Amino acid sequence: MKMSKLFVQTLREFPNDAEAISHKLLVRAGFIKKLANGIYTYMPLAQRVLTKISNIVREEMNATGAQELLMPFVQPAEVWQKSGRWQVYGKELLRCKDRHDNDMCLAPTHEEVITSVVSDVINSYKQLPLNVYQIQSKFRDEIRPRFGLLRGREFIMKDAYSFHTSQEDLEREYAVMAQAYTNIFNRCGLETKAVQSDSGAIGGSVSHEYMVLTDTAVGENDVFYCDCCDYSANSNHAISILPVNETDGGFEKEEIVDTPNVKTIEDLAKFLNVEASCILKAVAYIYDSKPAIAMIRGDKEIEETKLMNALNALEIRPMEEFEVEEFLNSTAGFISYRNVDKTKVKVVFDKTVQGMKNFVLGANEKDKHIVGANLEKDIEFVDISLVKEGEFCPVCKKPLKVTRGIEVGNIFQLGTKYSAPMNACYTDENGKLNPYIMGCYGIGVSRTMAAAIEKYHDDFGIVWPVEIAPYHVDIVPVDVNNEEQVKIANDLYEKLAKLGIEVVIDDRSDRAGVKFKDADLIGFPIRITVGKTIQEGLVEFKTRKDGVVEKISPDEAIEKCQKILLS
RNA sequence: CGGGAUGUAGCGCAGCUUGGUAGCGCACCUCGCUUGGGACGAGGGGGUCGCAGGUUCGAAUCCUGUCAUCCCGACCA
Repeated sequence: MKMSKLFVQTLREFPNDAEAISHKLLVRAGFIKKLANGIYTYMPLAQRVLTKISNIVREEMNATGAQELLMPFVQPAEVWQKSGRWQVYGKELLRCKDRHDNDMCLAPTHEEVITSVVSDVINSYKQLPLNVYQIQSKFRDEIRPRFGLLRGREFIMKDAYSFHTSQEDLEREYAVMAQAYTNIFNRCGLETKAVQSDSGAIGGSVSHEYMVLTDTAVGENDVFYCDCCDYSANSNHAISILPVNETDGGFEKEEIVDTPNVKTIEDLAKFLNVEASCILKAVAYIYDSKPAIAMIRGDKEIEETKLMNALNALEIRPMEEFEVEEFLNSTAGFISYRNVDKTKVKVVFDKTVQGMKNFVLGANEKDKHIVGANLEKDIEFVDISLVKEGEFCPVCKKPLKVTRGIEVGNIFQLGTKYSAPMNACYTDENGKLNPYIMGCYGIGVSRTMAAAIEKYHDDFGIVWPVEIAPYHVDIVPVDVNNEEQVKIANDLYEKLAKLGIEVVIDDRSDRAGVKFKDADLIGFPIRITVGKTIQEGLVEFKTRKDGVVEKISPDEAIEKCQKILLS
């Protein structure tokens, strides 16, 4: 490819509206162009990267026996009503109507369609198991798209769906997919960690997320992990062993005390001279338009995804102050679970509350708390607390660490979550109908591209891993008016191209500096400069990754390219 | 959903306070010169100033509304 013909525009400055480095570099190096918030055109350079990632995905998926297909992007409401998700999927599902006024939507995921298709085709246990996948655009109308391709509204995803006759067979396939995912990301040059996670809107029981761990902090997930064993989990799913804290307030009898203007746990602990862990904290929420109170030990915080699951809710938010008065007849800062009508207000107790004695509790009245309170019998405890760094690994009891992660893939064991409501069944050996046992497996292809940049860049631009670089080699003739330089450069270009190496020749009449800056910005793994030293029969060979420069003959340069690109 | 900021040429910005011919840098086109880390000179093309109302003889500028974008927050009592 001639640089002068490449459909790309690099910018001298970073765009003003980008925050994440991958977003800044993708725009500045001319890989993407924004059309609307969270919606981008993939320019030819980006498309080449996406194609390479997709091909790696295809090879590894095909190697497991999975088959590629392609499903509709615009879907009728009907299938979503069948699974029940038309009602429960929030505003992320972009809905619209066709000319006949039928409800339609843009696909955010494809469980419904694939379940429907498979149930038409697969009737017998003899045809199972089955794993099918596609690589395609998805649309999710995110509440806050940001970070360029890391959280766009339209994005490219590989989604696979497997169908089984037993949980054991699903687990076997799950392990196969886990290995395939590790292979895929390794081949993309990305080290990932498979962490336990909540299964979110997709549903199901067991799930893992593949995280690229990064220090650049645009990862939107907190990952807790243990150095001593392989335990790791998303914060929405992590559990821990707490350090031994005092949970006995030491008060001899239960009584109401004045706590004027003491609203926070910290102030209250100081005021009453007790540990925060001896205070029973009440946090009021609205879930699906109904009130709830989450009770948790004073030194711990609520993990809202866990709470959402405990409430079996679709969405939750903390109560406004006026709602505390309205629903709980109480005052923010002094809420007690004891005074609410439990037929109207759902009360959830966190596991950390278990074992608390003689604790401090809101008195449901402004400026008053109860001290020396104790729990009633028959209380059910659920884990709704957020793990903190330094708490201990649930497996090996060593301190947990936390880091940020970019989720590039996930795998779920769905079970019959979709097949049962959609009545998607096969006939077993005994002639009996059973719903398929399902799994699903996603990879964010466009996000993987962005994650690679987050991981591999420097002050000058992108540093692509060879496997997913848009091109391998950039040949720069320094002076395009110098016949010898141009001849050698063209010759190199032809020879490299003939060897199947993906090569760009920067034939633009710009000064060398311009070409070097663009080469670094775009991130070609190898740059071959043909300049003055050609009089001595030498070209300059430079690798983007380590910046090492060598002066070698054109033939040696060709050999070196082969060596680097094949290894 | 709440708060803050910003919308002026493909990109980055000035002009707005104090209303009066819409500017600068980069990019683009022509010519010259230059060619190892984003040169230089001369000339040139490109903008309904986000959109809609209003005030005014006159609005990028003042007022109202609206839309969009970015950032922060979304109550842990």
